[in-house]
Amino acid sequence: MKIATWNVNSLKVRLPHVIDWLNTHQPDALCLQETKTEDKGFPYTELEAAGYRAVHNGQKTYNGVALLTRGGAENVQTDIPGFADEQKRVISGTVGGVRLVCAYFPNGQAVGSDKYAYKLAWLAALEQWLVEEIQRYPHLALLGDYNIAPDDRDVHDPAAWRDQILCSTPEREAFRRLLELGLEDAFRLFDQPEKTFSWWDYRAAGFRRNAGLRIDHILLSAPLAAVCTECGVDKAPRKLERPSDHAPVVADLAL
DNA sequence: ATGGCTTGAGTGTCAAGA
Repeated sequence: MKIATWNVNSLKVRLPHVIDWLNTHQPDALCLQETKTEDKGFPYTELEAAGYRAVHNGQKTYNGVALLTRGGAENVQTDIPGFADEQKRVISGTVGGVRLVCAYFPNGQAVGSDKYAYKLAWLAALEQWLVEEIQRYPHLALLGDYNIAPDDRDVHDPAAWRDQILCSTPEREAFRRLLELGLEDAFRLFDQPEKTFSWWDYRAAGFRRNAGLRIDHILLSAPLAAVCTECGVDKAPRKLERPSDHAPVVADLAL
């Protein structure tokens, strides 16, 4: 079973890249973030023509998450239950006995800002919800744009980013607490090339200089981590014309 | 040089991203 996550930064703009990527890699599930569209503008038909059923939790202009699967997802749920939020950041569903949680974590803008406070509150709500969700679904994967670089290894210039947004200690502690729920960072189950990132700034030739961060992740519950055979970042779509600023992260499970 | 690009909104220029 192949699962993947990709922040597409507008599905409308990136649809050709997404369809090409699905055709090439044939994942069992692809989680999308920043679709930036309401459900009524969502390209269900085009994706079905490519062999994928989609469920979407969308809104105008910002955010929006979707779960693409071959045969459709079961028990689909949107948002974090009990957490009042206008922003559409979470969609979950079950595929082949695996509970997939697709999440677009808040960016936080700047440490100490109102958006940062929202990010930390959102992270606390996610953690609280996942405690129960992992009990309910022992085979659980949390995929998405976490907007957290968990370690200095995940940062092109750790000194410049120290205590900055995406790298601050409270954010990294929140990531650590997700691991303490029994989840494992699929990427770190394997030897990886140095300076592997999943996002590069559009500005200042970020991709060319590999000035990036690893902020897109796949966390696996213990039974899934035990059968994970491979995980990595696919940089190829970042090299295309008019790319998303994020690259897909892919994991293979022997299921 | 707290900029640089890209997107959506909407038609001038700004918010937001990370």
